Amino acid sequence: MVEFDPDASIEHGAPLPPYRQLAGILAARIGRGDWQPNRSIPSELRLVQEYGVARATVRRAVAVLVDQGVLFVVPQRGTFVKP
Amino acid sequence: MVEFDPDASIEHGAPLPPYRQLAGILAARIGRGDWQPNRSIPSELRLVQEYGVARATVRRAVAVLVDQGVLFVVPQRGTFVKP
DNA sequence: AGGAATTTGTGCGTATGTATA
DNA sequence: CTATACATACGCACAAATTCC
Repeated sequence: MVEFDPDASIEHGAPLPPYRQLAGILAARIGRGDWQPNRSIPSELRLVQEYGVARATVRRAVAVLVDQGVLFVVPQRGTFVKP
Repeated sequence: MVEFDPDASIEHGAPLPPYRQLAGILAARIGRGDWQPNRSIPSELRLVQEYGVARATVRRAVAVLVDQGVLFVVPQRGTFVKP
């Protein structure tokens, strides 16, 4: 397990690819309480703007957290923090 | 011309590279009628999953068939079987 | 009622870096 | 050195459903 700084930014060229960095950062922010259970995290577009990555990268990071049971997605509504 | 089994899977390390195997398999499936003229074949991502190869490999195989006049691509819409 | 905005789903186009035969 | 393959990333466009005004 790698510790992530919830305030970190994405570093291109780092050993860990951006999508994994973002997944770690988002997980850290959830752990810190930035977004409460059953509440939505920012939209993909917002995360694209905030972290300066492509939408595909955001979606990949989200997919990782969905796979880990941290988030769940509701089409056309948003991505939420699992209770 | 080499005959291909439409139900074959990709074999790494075979004399023919994966992208050529896939091109042959897809051509065989088209010939068998899996996909009708003017209908789209599965997306690149689906083929990636189905055949266990990289997207670049799928794109190469498709490029071969486009070059042969078997398929045509409509940007942002899909890849279709030529009438 | 209705149309614009929002948000996720899905396609292809393209480029870069790494690894291997 | 070249061809092949894979992983990753960014961009752009359109669809479908929901939400907002």
